[in-house]
Amino acid sequence: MAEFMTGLKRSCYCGEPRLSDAGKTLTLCGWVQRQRDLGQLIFIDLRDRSGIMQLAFDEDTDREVFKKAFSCRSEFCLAATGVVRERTSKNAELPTGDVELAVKDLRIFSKSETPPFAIEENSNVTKETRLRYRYLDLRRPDMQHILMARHRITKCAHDYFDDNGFLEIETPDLIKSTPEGARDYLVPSRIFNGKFFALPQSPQLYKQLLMMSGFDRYMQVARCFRDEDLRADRQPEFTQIDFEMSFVNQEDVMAIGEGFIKKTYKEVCGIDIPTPLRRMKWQEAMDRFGSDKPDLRFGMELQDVSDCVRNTGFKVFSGALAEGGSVRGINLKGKANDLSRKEIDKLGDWVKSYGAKGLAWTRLAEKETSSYEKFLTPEEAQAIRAALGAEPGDVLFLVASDDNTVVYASLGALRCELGRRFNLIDKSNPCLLWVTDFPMFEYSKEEGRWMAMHHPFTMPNPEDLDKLESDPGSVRSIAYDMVINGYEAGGGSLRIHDSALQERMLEALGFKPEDAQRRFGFLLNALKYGAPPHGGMAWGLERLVMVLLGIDDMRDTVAFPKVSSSADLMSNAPDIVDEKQLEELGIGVTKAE
RNA sequence: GGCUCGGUAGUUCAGCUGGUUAGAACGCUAGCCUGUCACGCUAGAGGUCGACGGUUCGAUCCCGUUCCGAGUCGCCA
Repeated sequence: MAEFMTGLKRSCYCGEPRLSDAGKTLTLCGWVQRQRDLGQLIFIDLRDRSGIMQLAFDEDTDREVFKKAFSCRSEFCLAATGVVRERTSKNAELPTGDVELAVKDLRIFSKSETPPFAIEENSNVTKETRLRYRYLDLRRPDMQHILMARHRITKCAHDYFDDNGFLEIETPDLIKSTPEGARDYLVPSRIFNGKFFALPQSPQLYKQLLMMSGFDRYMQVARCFRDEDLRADRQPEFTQIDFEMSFVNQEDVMAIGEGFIKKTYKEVCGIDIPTPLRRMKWQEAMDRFGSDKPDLRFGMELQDVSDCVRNTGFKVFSGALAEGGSVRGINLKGKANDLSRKEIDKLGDWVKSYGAKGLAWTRLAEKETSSYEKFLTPEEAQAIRAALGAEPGDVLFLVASDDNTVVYASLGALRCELGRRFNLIDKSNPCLLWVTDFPMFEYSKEEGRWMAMHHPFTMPNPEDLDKLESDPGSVRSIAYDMVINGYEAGGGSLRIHDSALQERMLEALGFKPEDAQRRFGFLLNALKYGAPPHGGMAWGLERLVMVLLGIDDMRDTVAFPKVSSSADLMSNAPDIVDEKQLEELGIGVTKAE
């Protein structure tokens, strides 16, 4: 029979009592971490989100209460009223370890079935089982700490932006689908059968409209949705800390962004982040690290060795160069004896997933071996070694491709993989930087046209405006990403505030004027009524939690996350719905599984 | 959509070359125990080997299909 709170009032959290509280009568509420029955003496560790307090039942305990304590099992939900007393044998592991509660009265609110896994830090259990019983998983102290830290971060955001004159304004979640970029989650309309809302991928257009409405400093902790495949660092629904401001240049936005991250690191991690943050142009990041989100906590930079083999007879290299590509390499210093031929071959297969045709290598062990030097002249081979600063004991890796994006992607990924594998990453200090001067466009082979790298509302660099139509590939944008430890933690841009330029941009992206009007007409029209120069940025909240706490699985930063198929294992969503619901929506399912 | 890995007790896993009564640890149940705190001791219960089909005298094991999970490439303005 369940018992109730009637007449009871919780005195404090379980983790709070100290020796100075000895003699006080307290009522504590929580869950049974563990019951230890010693015969005529029973201990119960009572847990809540603050910690653990030991309850003691002995010869002085009322017999009925003692019997109740005897019946308690893991995860029973209890209230215990009693007197704080000093322990006869203390536990230095617990903050409350000097005291225990000599229980006078015990209420069992709810019994518990045996939980499928132990509710404790580092519980030995698979992610799948944890997610099926997420409500139990969230009782574990490490999960509780993460969600508390997540709260600290959003609290920092609200405080910081409020202090700087920003207003939080909510933008709608049911919006018009704008299928440029990620796939939208669609929501069918009941009133307009056959028509659909979309869930926002970001509040982008609405926050720009708010700028045009004169709310010159806006922020929002915004829910966003993208119907794309998941990764360990990607969820289909997520939260952005989003802001936008008017009458600003790039530096103004970055200064606000730096202020937020500085405050957050200080309050959540106690770490001082020096500002202004380091800046690096996109091209430099690609050339040196093969990534637009470089992890600067270790070296092993890329080197362009194209010039060493400019006139080579080795077709793999000459072919790549002839087509406008490059040959680049990295040097894994001093690990020649730690990497077997077999492992090198596996890395060769691995880079193929990034589009590389193969991985050329030289291992400078006692006996030097190389996959490519035999095809080069001694001068060419030596020039490559010199360019990579090769010394005995090093391993050199080269990738050649007619497509530079393949060279960057495969070597950039290889650099990070080797950095992880050989523990080259200095985890003692976070490494933050801005990556700036992104290209405005990137060419999509799949679509056969130029696509906006950031989004179609990003301000092109005024210096490159004349190349918008003639040479889109060389147009830079006023866009910037905040990169932390190799993660794209946040990003933003100045936006186009001129309707003519916006229309020109959409045309450059291949939108016919009538298509542009149909999709983005409300924005294009708003731009005609006195739009201020504006810009902003947004952080992925989950990414921030990951980098601030050093978590490698984004699901651990979310209370109720989705698995890689986008399903919720706990609630079994998505699920089929009633015929009647579909009928109202005018929807027929043609391909059910 | 592609590739790779995994699914065996409540949980985490082992299970060799196809023949075993399918095991271990923790957990669970019962009994004993007055200072434990991962309490201890004794005894016990617990399995559709993800599902379906095939090969075979015989399948947890081999093959096929499928479901679920993990990582990753594509994708993610």
